[in-house]
Amino acid sequence: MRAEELKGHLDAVLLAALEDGPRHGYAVIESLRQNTGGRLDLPTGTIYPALRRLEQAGLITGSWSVVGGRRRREYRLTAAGTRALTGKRADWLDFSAMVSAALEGRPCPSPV
Amino acid sequence: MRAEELKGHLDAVLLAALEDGPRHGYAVIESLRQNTGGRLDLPTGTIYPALRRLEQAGLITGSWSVVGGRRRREYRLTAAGTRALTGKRADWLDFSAMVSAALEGRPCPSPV
DNA sequence: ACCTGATATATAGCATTGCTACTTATGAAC
DNA sequence: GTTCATAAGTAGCAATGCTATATATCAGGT
Repeated sequence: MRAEELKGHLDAVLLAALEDGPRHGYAVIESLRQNTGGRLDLPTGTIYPALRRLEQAGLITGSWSVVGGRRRREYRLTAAGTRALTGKRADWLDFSAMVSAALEGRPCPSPV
Repeated sequence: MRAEELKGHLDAVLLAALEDGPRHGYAVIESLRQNTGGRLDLPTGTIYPALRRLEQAGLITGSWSVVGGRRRREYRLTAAGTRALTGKRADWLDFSAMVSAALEGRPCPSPV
């Protein structure tokens, strides 16, 4: 995948990955890789800073734990994060319809 | 629309806007605004530098003309631009399927 | 003992990219 | 003569994801 394509949509993807339940960064990477047949294989240098950003924004909360001798930081959605995810999902539908329309040269269906 | 959402997809949208025939920057803005019911209203500070980038990349060629006393720079797709557009359309389909899958928490359909 | 690979997190610095704000200029309308 | 639509441009900014690198633990093989 081209690098810049994900820009502006990573947060939504990460929030969605945490929707089923709390996960730590490494598990998020694995989960995304699995669900996309290996096509979305995000580097750690992308994931960890992004999760920190989301935490600082109050959309997720993290807590340390140790499993099998290795420390983990497990993140879960906050109420604000759940709301943000709902909004971002709507944004995505709107946005993707718009780009699809633009690429196909037909007028864009108005939202809702 | 959130500002960062378009990142990485503007080029494809612009190339597509030039597919029907040559257009100048201002007309591209108008055209996109019309086709999206006003939702994609790109500022000139976005369009003009982007068209220059595409020209420098050899995907479009521009030529000056004067219409009604006002100078225009009219752009048309090159052969490379047409090829690039085909590729970018495929990229978009792949990418949007992936993000949609990620946001809906279901596994991603493999491409083709 | 040693090495490799998977697990797990982190950061500095970079490159790209679209936007804001501003400038310049013409023609039409009032 | 002022305002608005048309038309193009630039400087500088902010955001964001990536590369490269570092640290550390544990399992498995030799």
